[in-house]
Amino acid sequence: MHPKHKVMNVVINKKYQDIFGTAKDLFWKYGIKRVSIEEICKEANVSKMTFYKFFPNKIELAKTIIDDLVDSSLERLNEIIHSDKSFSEKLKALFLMKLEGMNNISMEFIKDIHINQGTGLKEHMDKLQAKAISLIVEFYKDSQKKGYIRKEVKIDFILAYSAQIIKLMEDEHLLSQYEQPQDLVIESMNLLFYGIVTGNE
Amino acid sequence: MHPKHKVMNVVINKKYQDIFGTAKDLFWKYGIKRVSIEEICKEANVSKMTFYKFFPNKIELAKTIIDDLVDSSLERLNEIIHSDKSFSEKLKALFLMKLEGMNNISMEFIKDIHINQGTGLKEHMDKLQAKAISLIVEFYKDSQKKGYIRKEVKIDFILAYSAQIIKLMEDEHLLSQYEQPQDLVIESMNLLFYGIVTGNE
DNA sequence: TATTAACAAACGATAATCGTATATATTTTA
DNA sequence: TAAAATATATACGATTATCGTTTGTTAATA
Repeated sequence: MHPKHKVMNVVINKKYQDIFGTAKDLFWKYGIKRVSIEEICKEANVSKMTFYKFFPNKIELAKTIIDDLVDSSLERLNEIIHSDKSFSEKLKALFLMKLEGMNNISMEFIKDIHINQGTGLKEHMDKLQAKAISLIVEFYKDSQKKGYIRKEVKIDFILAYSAQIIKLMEDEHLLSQYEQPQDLVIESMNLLFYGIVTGNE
Repeated sequence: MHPKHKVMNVVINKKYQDIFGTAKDLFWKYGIKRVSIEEICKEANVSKMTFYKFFPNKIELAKTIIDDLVDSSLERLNEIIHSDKSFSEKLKALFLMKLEGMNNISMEFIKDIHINQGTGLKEHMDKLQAKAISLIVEFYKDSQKKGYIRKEVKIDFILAYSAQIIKLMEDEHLLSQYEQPQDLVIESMNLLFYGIVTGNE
């Protein structure tokens, strides 16, 4: 038996997946601190012993779940950046991804990540977040070099700018002015495009 | 000072409202058992002493909140029944009210009400629920007497029948068959109308 | 001044949760 | 089948959270 089989078993293991899945669901709804290990086990039909076979404690389980969430986000990010789409199409895709990424990690989850200080949870999250940002920065720099973005524009400005626009989406009053939420998305996107792109691609 | 002033003060009191409001929000999201008294106080910017001035414990606070939720439901129910709308319009309004009533008390809240056995929470809820049902039953009986509902139809059947139809709305697969969720609502409503009404009103 | 209301801090009592240990059942493997 | 590995239920002591109360203080009000 290769040791690799052992590793495979841990990841693919049914019980592991049960714990992982139900914990993800519960953390999603209630945050980390409101969910107990015993509750996770009961909900996943798994004994507490089995839990401690896979995870040393609740925080490490949370880290693993966050890893998974962020990993799949990074994967999609890479897919978009290295696709054969045009620049503005990529920009649009990145924009939409960030938009729906708001739902990708629930508010309760986020809150608890910041509350649980001293556990290294926030630092862990920040490290992963940094990867995503550097990926996007590289993409913008490359796009600027290729002439898709005006030379004078600072990359940091684009980041801050698009972050602000994303925040617009949370404005209930503004949202109510549009027949469909997508109309606001389109309007914001147009603003982003005609604001920073040169037109030649 | 009349004793009435005292009573008024308790209900209108700012602190009371703060506790009541934040507790309602928290119970809504997380259910009763996941929320602590101390958390409510902290969130409402109120000392624990003030809490116990108004409520003996968490369960009684929950009961008060449930009372408020159900009271406003009963009020709307009465408004609909005693309005000058036509029978089918009333039926439609009752149907829609029950439908959105699903959101009126959150799942987490409901769950905890049933879990907290021995606290009288469920019994309290059931008693209030019974009022609503008797109101609706009276409305149906009256409507049958007036000839809006066929004589052979049993009232209990109508109740069970409409409950079943409401449950249809929870069927994700069925819901996906319609372009808009409202289309399923309309279809269900038509079925209800042409199934039990006589046509003359 | 006396009274009232609200507060923070601390308290003991109780209950929940954690992480571990043990003994039993089930499944895998030799 | 027998031995070994794995999963489970249960129970345990230790820790932590929560409850409801008590105490002493502050600020506003009558």
